Amino acid sequence: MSESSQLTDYKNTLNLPQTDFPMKGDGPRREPEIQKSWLDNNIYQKVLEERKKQNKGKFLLHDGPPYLSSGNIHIGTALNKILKDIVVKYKTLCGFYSPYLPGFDCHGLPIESAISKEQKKDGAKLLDPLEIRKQCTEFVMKNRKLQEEKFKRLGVLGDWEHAYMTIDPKFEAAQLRLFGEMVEKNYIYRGLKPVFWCATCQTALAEAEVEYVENHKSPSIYVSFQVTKLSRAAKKLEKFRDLKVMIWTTTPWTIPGNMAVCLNKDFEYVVVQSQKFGHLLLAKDLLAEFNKKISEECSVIESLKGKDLENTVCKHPFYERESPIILGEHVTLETGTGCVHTAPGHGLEDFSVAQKYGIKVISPVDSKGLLTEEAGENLKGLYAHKGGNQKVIELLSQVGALIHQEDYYHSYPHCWRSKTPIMFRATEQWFCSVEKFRQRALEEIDKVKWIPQMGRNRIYSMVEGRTDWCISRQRVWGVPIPAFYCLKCNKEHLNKIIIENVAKFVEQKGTNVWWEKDSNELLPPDYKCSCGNTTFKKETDIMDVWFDSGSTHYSVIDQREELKGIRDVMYLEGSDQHRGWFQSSLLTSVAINDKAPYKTVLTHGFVLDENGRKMSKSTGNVVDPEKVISEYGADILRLWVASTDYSSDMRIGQNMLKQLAEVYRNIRNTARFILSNLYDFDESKDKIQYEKLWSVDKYALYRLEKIKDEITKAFEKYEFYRYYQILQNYCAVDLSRVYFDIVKDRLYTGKKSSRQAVQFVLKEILGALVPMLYPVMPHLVQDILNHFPLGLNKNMNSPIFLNWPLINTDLNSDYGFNNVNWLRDCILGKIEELRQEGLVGKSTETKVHLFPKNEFWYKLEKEYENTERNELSLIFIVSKVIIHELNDDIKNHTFDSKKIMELANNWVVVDLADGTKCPRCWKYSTDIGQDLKHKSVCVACAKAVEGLD
RNA sequence: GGGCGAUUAGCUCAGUUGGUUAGAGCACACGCUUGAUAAGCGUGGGGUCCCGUGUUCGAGUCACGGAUCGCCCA
Repeated sequence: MSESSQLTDYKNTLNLPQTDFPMKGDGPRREPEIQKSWLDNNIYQKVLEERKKQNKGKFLLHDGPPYLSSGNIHIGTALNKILKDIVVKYKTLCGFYSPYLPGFDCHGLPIESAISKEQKKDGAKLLDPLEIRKQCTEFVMKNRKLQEEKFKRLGVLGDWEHAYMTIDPKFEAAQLRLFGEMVEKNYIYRGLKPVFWCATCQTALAEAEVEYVENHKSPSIYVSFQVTKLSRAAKKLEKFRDLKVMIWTTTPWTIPGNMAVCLNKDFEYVVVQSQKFGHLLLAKDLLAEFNKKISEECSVIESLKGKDLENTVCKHPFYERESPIILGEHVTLETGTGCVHTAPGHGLEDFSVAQKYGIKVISPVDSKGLLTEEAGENLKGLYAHKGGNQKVIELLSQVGALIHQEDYYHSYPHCWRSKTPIMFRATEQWFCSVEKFRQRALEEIDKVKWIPQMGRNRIYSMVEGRTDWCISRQRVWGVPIPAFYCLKCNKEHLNKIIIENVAKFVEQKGTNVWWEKDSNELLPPDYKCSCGNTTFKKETDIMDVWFDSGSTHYSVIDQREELKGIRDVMYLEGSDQHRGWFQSSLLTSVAINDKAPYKTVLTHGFVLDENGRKMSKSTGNVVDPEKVISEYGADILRLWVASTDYSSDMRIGQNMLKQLAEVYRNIRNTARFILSNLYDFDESKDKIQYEKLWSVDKYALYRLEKIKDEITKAFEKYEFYRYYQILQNYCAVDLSRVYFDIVKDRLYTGKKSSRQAVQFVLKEILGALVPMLYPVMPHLVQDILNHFPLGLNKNMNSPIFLNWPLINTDLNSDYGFNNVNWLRDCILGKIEELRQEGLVGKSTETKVHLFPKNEFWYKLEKEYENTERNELSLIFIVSKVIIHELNDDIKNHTFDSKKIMELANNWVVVDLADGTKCPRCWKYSTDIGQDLKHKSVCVACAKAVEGLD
């Protein structure tokens, strides 16, 4: 036999890794196949059925419906869905019956606007409501399909087939019934109130539909109001016959709506003498600024508190109308004069303060933003923000009330749709009186678990300070407010019986019936007004979309058999939903059930670009989830979700993705190493007794328990970034760097029992790793399961059978390995020094002398380096370890000083190994040739080849 | 303008009730290995802990002020 063929022969006696499991995930190509197999095998349903049988508890992650204004999803939506899926998968593995029913939000202004825009392009006439609704429906159905496909591509499992849509007739009927409950409890009323109004869209806007534009230019005016009657406390001002109160405003067009002037009771107000304008009254602290404006140094003559001026009366500058001085907390000293022009029809604070004083609300502006007849002949028909402003300024100037005018740049509310400046306008609207159950809502907030905790304060202060909820929208794409008005006496009719009658129709045919049928068909038979009249007209307003989604606890959870009655309900959305869905859901739920709809609310921050900037099309820094998936695969995107702390804002970019791909590969290769070394392992036959494991094996199992425990804790707290850190560290350090490296020799060259001990540990590790990887990287896990060695548990070839690993608390000792491992690191360092000097390449070219100086180290080392196993040399990956007796002093030996170091209570010498390199195990030994049958290999290899144990 | 939050290495994150020279993984550089091989191992460089002031024997940590970024609101 020639030498080279001998070498080849011995290589054949090694147990080298074997697997088909590819090194690369190739997610973009292979994930869709895996997803198809999940669908084909009906995994979602099967797992649920399994969990139902097991009856270990229920957990519901209730999906907040994404809006269907587009068929594309952005990175924030992807993040949200993935987080939800991670939670659901984790809970499922833990044994919970945890259904996930996705939803879609279908109504609302943006969709209707998109349709209207199309119409405008075509130059067609305005469509009738049913035609608009038909087109909206088509638009929504198309987008739902598109979004659904994209969500599925993220690896999100759920009951997509039965996903809820807010345009489902059953949903709409339930929503109406919920509304009916609120009507029944007297929480719904119709009233005149200023609301955000967009003159372009001709509709009231929700607060969420308003955006503030910086540097908006407005005309800023200082206007004087002649005092006509002084309050008693202000009698000392009687001598100033020409006394005028200075107000300041940036919305001249609201002057016709002026009904009062508001002061702060605590501020100090002064009467000053102006050369040009006579005696003026304003807040003392704003005088300096005012002086600058009118280029004069006005002298202070008199001073008094705001509260002394209450009930003083002024005259409206150009109407024969009184404008009393009132007091309000909202008056500040930031800018202006400290005397606030109050038009209750044009501002919420003005409205509420006016209410207290019983001041009438007028609103001389129509739905198109034009001033009405009520504003007078001069102003009638002018567009408030343009001609209205100009004309008002002109009128003020004519009567001598305009003291100063300039351009003013500030942030001003705009309609999020039309981008035009909005106005406050008092109109007849349907409201939900939050006041009536605010206290209960606040109490419920404190019963909910908010993650992160800060969310509690956020929603609490919002609910605490929120005004009544305006439910009316003057649009057609939505659920109608099922009210009727008597055609004779104009009395409004809205009650539970009417609503139930409408709901029955809606349940069958959807809310289109509201527009299809006339009022007599929709009302209960023979319905009569108290005036005796039997003819009615229908309400034309529809409901705020927040009412749609805010009703899902009732219109979805309570209606679906599979969700009904689950108590452990979690809502999980972006932090903007504190004001949106979390709040609208809370309000409707407290209103009808007197309790919060959720037990836990988890919120996440927003996704920014790599530099922490907001993503926007114009900046060109948008990260498209579809592109990420087509380049890296969904598992990488999911790993990104898990890797970053969602409690504040999260960043994403190419650099991060590249690094995540590296980490993914490392995790994947860890699994691959295990799989490849288990190809011949048969769980049913190769039973291993714990006692047969080596110390390093026991240590590995001990570490595994630690990791399981830490990862479980991280999941329980929903701290997925912790999980990511722990997992990454575990794969890179505990496994790849330490255990795998140490154990390779035993796996490849060792005798059977030694190899099997390692295989047993590897199997345990893989068994725990697979479920722990699953919530975040389900495709990787499926890939692993598909390549499971035949000898492993056959039941584990599908995620259905995965269970979250249990923690074995018996394994709680590190067997002194931490000490040994520390020694290992130091020795590896010393070997590196020798390597730098060119003395060695592989560490097996060395041997190690240990001179323990105390009993502890002596015992520990002896225990590891027991004669049978020579475990220490394998741990250090050197050819030999010689442990000297306790009383053996290093001075009795002659070693090159460069090779000596003192570690803890040991002298350690790293020297070149003796003997020659065994061609089979690559370790250096002096016994090569001693085995008569296998003369070219070391004795240990010879035995291994012969299968001796 | 107001409220809430964030800011530690190129990236993602640790950093206990204040206590030596601020850590980990990844990335990077160099080396080793070629029996996890489009992998693996080792070594190394890398920090004004956002800035300022204060409290303290001592501050990444506590207090106050500010900057930048984000969300919500006006």
